[in-house]
This record gives sequence, structure tokens and C-alpha cells, in this order.
Amino acid sequence: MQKLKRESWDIEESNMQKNAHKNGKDDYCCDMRGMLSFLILFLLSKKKMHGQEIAQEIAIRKGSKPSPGTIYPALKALKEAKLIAEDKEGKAISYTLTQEGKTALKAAKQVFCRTFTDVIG
Amino acid sequence: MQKLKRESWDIEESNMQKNAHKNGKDDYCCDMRGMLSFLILFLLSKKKMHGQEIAQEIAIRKGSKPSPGTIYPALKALKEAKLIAEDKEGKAISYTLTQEGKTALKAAKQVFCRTFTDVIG
DNA sequence: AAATATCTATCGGGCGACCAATATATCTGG
DNA sequence: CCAGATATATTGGTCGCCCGATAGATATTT
Repeated sequence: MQKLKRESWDIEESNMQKNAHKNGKDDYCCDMRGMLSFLILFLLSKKKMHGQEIAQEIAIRKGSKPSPGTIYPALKALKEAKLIAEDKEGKAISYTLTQEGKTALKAAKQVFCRTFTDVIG
Repeated sequence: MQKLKRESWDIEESNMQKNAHKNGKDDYCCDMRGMLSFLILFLLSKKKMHGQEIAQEIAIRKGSKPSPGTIYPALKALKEAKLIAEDKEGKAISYTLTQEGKTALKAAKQVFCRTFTDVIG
């Protein structure tokens, strides 16, 4: 169970960095700071989603759900960068990629793939 | 030329985030903070390298070479976490993955692949 | 031996992801 | 209409990646 949790890249887990040499063996490697916006853009390229759906999908993928204080500022920044657009429907807000967002994602995906060539598989 | 430079994920480039709405169109998406250690572990799993080789390989992959102030602290942290070991030979230091490093990379790779499922291709 | 080049290493600081806690708004059931 | 549930949003703070500048250490060249 401990081992299972360790698989995630939580901030709490990855704080192992500075403590790793104290704790003895563990599997610190790195967190994924900087990848949130990229992930959001990618998820929205699949289908329109609202904030909570995005958070939940990320939770499934990386094992830890981003808190409101993480996800909403990120969405706000992407909105202000005009990469995503919102579509309010009741209490929920659906986000979609703008044309600029699609372009940005395409470019980012290219760098991503080149950077992590051979990592997959 | 401007367009070419924009493809990279430099800090300077990705600072577009807060200025993106001022600059009009651009391709801000995200940086890759937190992925450096992961990348280093992966590169070292291919072959032993010294710091400069690692920096150069990253430069090729993501388009910007990490500065000494980036790469060496990262190596130091990984060393203190016992995920890599150093092998001094003259002025250069060769780094290799420890057994723990291999284990950590394996676990991290798993999360990485699950997180970015479908992004590739 | 001195100069040059290369690699390693440290320092101070900026920036932004990220969290916990809290607040507001909208929807639903009793 | 009020209470709970759900979604959005803000605030204040921590953490650590990452940079530029600088300095030390080692090898090679002159």
C-alpha cells in the first residue's frame, strides 16, 4: 500500500528529493511541474470538459488529483493566453481549445515527442 | 527565425505565459520544470555520461541547453538521493545509474507513460 | 610555467506549479 | 425556502527548477 502510493508523482511524494538520503531507499525521481498546462491542452483537444472533469482525468492518469488552487489558476492563465475558451452552462464551465490553442498544442507536442524520444516503450 | 526560436521550451520563451495576452498570438504552453531529473535518469540508463554530455543531449532534444547552474545541482541531488553514482576520471566525472536509480526510473517511467497516454502519435 | 580550454561547482534570485483553506455561486431535494 | 452538494475562484504560502554569473579544478598547448 505504501509502495502503491509511492508510484505517484505527488508533490508530497516527490519532496523525497531533499529527504531521500535520510529515508534510505525510495523512488524519488521528479515531479511534473510545468506539465500541467500541457496536459490540460491535450485533454481538451480530445473533448470539451469542465474543470472538475479535467482534475479527475489527471487524477486517473498520474495518481493524484490537482487541488482547486492548482487547476483553476492554470485554466485562468490559459484562458488569458487565449489558448482555451470558456462556455458557461449553469454552474459548470465548459472549456474548449481555441484555434491558437490547437496550434500551441501542436508545437508543444512536437517538442515533447522529440524530448522524450525512446522513453516510451 | 523568430518562429524557429519559439519552438523551444526555454524559460525565456515560456515566460510568454504572463505576457501572452499582450503579445497577441504565440505558442506559450508550458515549460518542463520537474522533468529534468527524469530526463537525466533516462539518459543515464542508455549509457554513462558526464555532465556536459548530458547537457548537450538535452540541448539536442528540447532545443535549449541547461545552464551549469541547472545541471549540476540536479546531478548533485540525484547523487545524494543515491540514484546515480559518480566515477571520476581526470577532469570529467562519469555518472551511472545505481540499482536504486534503475528502480526509480522504472517506476517513474510507468507513471510517465500512464500520464501521457495517447499524447504520442 | 603560463595560458587556454574544458568540465565541475556554488551562489543569489526569479518564477511559477502546487497546495490548503476559504469564499462565492449554482443546482437540487426536503 | 433552506440545507447540502457541486463547481468555480481567490489567497497566501512553500518548494524547487532553472538561470546568469562566478569561481575552482584539471588537462592540453605554447
